[in-house]
Amino acid sequence: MTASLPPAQAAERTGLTLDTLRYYEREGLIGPVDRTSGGKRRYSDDDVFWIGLISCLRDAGLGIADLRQFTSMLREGDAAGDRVGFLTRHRSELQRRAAQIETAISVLDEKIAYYSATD
Amino acid sequence: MTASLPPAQAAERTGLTLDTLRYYEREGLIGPVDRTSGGKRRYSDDDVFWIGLISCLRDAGLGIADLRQFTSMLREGDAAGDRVGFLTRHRSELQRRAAQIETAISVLDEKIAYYSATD
DNA sequence: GCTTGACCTGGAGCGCGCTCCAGGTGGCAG
DNA sequence: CTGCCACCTGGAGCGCGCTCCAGGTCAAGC
Repeated sequence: MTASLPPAQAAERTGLTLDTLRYYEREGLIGPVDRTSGGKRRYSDDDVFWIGLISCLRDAGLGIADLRQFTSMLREGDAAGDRVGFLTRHRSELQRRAAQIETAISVLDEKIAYYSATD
Repeated sequence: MTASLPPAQAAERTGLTLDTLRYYEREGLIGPVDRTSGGKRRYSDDDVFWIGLISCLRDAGLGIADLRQFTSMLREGDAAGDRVGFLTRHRSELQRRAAQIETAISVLDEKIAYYSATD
């Protein structure tokens, strides 16, 4: 039962809006989605899964251009450049950000401790 | 020797540009900076320290409006609203983000493992 | 006094990532 | 056939966070 969803349902499952789905497709983050004979999109399970990945990476702060590259590198199954290098670079970028957030959390913790005592 | 830095040095120490420093001041993330009789800014040690905090929270992804509120709440020494609540809310927001980044990192790790094996 | 360079202001411009809109088509229910 | 609603397209608009610019002032060095 490999489903094939109309746009509204794809939007619901992925948590993105119709506009965002179309935008991502235009920008090449999502491979061209199949169409019915009438020209309407039908999202395959694979599409939905891929959108999940993209959306997860997007939430982590990767930019559209990065994700386009991610998509094209992982989709062109072959002579793609240094995929592992590419992925590894982004991994460390994300770690850097996680560390920044940790620092910020400890700043907040300090303030919280201060005001918890005095308020 | 409490220093009082001209803009260029404040920029250098904080890692922000002159434009950004002025922008933050206009937006109220930084209290009004002292001026010389001639109208030029002089950043105090306190200013620089505060800018460090702001910049750290900014790097973690907090928005300008949040930081303005942060500034005004922590500066108005008194009848400020629920400071601890405010700080705690932002703390959990940051934790949510850190978690999203962790998720994304594990997605990347999976891909890295896959392509490390096949490339 | 003159030059020079750091600084000032207000406001325009920009890149990103959507988001919205107008005007039109597909296809099912009645 | 007629509504109607989901969907289509291309393009404009928007909020955010800067960034850049024009035109002017201050003050140190010559």
